[in-house]
Amino acid sequence: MKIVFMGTPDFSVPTLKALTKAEYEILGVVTQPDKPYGRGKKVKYSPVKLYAMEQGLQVYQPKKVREQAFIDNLKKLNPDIIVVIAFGQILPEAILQLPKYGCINVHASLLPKYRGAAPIQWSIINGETHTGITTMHMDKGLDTGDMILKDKVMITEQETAGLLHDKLSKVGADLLIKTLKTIEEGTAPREKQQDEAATYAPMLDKHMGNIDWNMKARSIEQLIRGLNPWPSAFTYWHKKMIKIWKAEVIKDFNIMGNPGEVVEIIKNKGPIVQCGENRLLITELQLQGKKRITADAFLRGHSIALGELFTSF
RNA sequence: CGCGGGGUGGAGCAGUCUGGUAGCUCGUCGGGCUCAUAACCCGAAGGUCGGAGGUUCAAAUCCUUCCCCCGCAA
Repeated sequence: MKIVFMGTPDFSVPTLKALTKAEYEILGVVTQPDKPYGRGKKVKYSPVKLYAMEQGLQVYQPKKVREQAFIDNLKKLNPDIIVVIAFGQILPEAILQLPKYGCINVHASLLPKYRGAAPIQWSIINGETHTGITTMHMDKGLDTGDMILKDKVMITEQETAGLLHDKLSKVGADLLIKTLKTIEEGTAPREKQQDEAATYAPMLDKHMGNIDWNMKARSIEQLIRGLNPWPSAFTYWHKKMIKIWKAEVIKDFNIMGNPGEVVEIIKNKGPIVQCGENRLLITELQLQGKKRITADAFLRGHSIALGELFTSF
C-alpha cells in the first residue's frame, strides 16, 4: 500500500510515526507552508515537517493543494491511498478521487458529532463524558464522509484539551493502522453519517476565552479545561489580564455579591469567585507577562481583597 | 530586526526612575502557648540581587553585551 500523508500539527505526528513504524511505503508528506511563527516572527517548520525530515521522507508544502502543479505531482506519485489528519486545507474533488482507495481522514470525535476544526476542545467545553476518534472516507463536505472505524475515549473530570489531544492523537494513530488493514483486506465497514445528528465544533478564537462570570460555575470550569493550553480562559483584574488555568466548582446556590466578585479567600488555596450559579475556587493562574503559578503562590506576592472584581475587560 | 513584561534566600512579590549596610507575605529549622492546630507568640538559618564587562569612593539600582522565562500579535 503506497501512501501519501497529509498533516500539519502535533496531532498528526503519532499517526505518521505509526505509518513509518508499520513500514508502509510513504511516497510523500504534505504539510502547510512554513510561516513566521512565535515570538520574534521566526520561520518555523510544522511538527509534521520536522518528523518527516528526520525520517528522510519527501516533503511537499503547496500553498494551495488545488494548484494544478501540485495535483499533477500527486498523480505522478500515484498513491494507493491518501491519509489526511489535521492538515489544514480543503482537498478538491480532483485529489479526493485520485487514489485507488480514495482519501481517508482521522477525525477527533465520534462522528457525526463535533464535525469541524476543534472537536477536542468543544467536547470538553460542552461537558461531554466521552468522545473518540472516527476514521472516514473523505468527501466534498466538511467531515461528512462515510465512516469506517471508531474508538471511544472517556473524558475525565480533570481532562484538559491538551491531555485529551495527546490521548486522542495516539488513539487516532492506532485506529488508522487498523483502518488501513481492513481496507487492505477488503473488510472495511462503511457507514453513512446521520446528518440530522451532526453538530459542529468551529475553530476556536481568543475571545472565547474571556470569562463571563454570569455563566454557571460549571460551564466556566469546563471552558477553562477546554481552552487549556490554547487559547486559554482569562479574565481581568486591576486592568491586567489573568489567565485562569485551573479552578474548582464550589457548590453554594446562595448568591454573595456580584458575578465576578471575590467573595472568599481560602488560605493556602485561592480566591473564590461568585458566578451566575455556584462559585469557582481559582487554584492556578497566570498574570500577564508572568509564569503560570498556583493561586496559593500568587496570594503570597499579591493581595486580593474581598469584594474585588474580576471583569471581562 | 513585529510590540511588551520579567529573571532579587525554597515559593510569590517590593526595592531599580531619585546609586549608599537587601525588605514583605509565606515556607523551613528551633523554642513557647494550647486539649489541639494548617492558628498565635519568640528566635534562627538561608541571597555572588540571571551571566560577563564597564562607570563610580560606592551598583540589585546607571551604561554595554549575552543567556533564560512569559504576555500580545502572527
